[in-house]
Amino acid sequence: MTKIQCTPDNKQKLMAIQDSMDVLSGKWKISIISSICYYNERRFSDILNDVAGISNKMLSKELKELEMNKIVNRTVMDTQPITVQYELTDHGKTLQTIINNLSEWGQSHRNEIFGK
Amino acid sequence: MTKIQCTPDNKQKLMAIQDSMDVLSGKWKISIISSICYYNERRFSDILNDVAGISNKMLSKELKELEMNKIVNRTVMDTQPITVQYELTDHGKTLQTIINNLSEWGQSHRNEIFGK
DNA sequence: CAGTATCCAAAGGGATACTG
DNA sequence: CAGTATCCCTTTGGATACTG
Repeated sequence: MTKIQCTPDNKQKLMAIQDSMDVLSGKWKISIISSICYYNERRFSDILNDVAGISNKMLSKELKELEMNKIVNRTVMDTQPITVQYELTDHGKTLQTIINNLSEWGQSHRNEIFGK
Repeated sequence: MTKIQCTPDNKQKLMAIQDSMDVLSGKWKISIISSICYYNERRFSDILNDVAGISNKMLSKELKELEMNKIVNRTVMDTQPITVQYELTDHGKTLQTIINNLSEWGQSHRNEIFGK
């Protein structure tokens, strides 16, 4: 069997991994990001519908954190009543690779656990 | 600006992403996986030292979950007193790509938030 | 519409002590 | 050494109601 490649600077990498997980590991974060990504821009109430089971309180809190981390942009639209658009920042869009990898791994994991 | 690539089957992908996150998003999971990966095989008390701040209760619980998900193998060594070796399964090793991506993204994220 | 505020039950998780 | 068991405080997050 091939020995897994583990370079000596893994401990520094570990910190970076934790930084990523701090941003992404919330219960709904990835779902919210994917919802916005899917529609390119998305309103609060629409995300509320996209993400099954989330409450407005949670969505509000998670969006705030994503905004602080510069993953999403929040834009108040001048409508009556007001609506709010969310979209991914350029930085947020760099998550695409990870999202795709997580998606692929999730499928192979499902096969591994439940048999193919 | 380039329009982000979002294929119509994103909703199915979303489920797979959630499957991944269910396995990986625990507070210490990635750190534990990385610790075992770094040393190729690792004993309970060593991981306890590697992962700063974790308690034996949490480590025990997280390792059990990782074992259930076939990410790690647990081997009781015939020593006195007994020791227990943990190592990544072949399936666990397929997480390498994601771990590397998370590490890279975490660094670029740090630059994004705190300036480079 | 897009949140905020409050209440409260359930889960998370640290500290400590104990066991084979 | 490798856990388990218990105590108990803290955090999480759903339900509901309210505001600009």
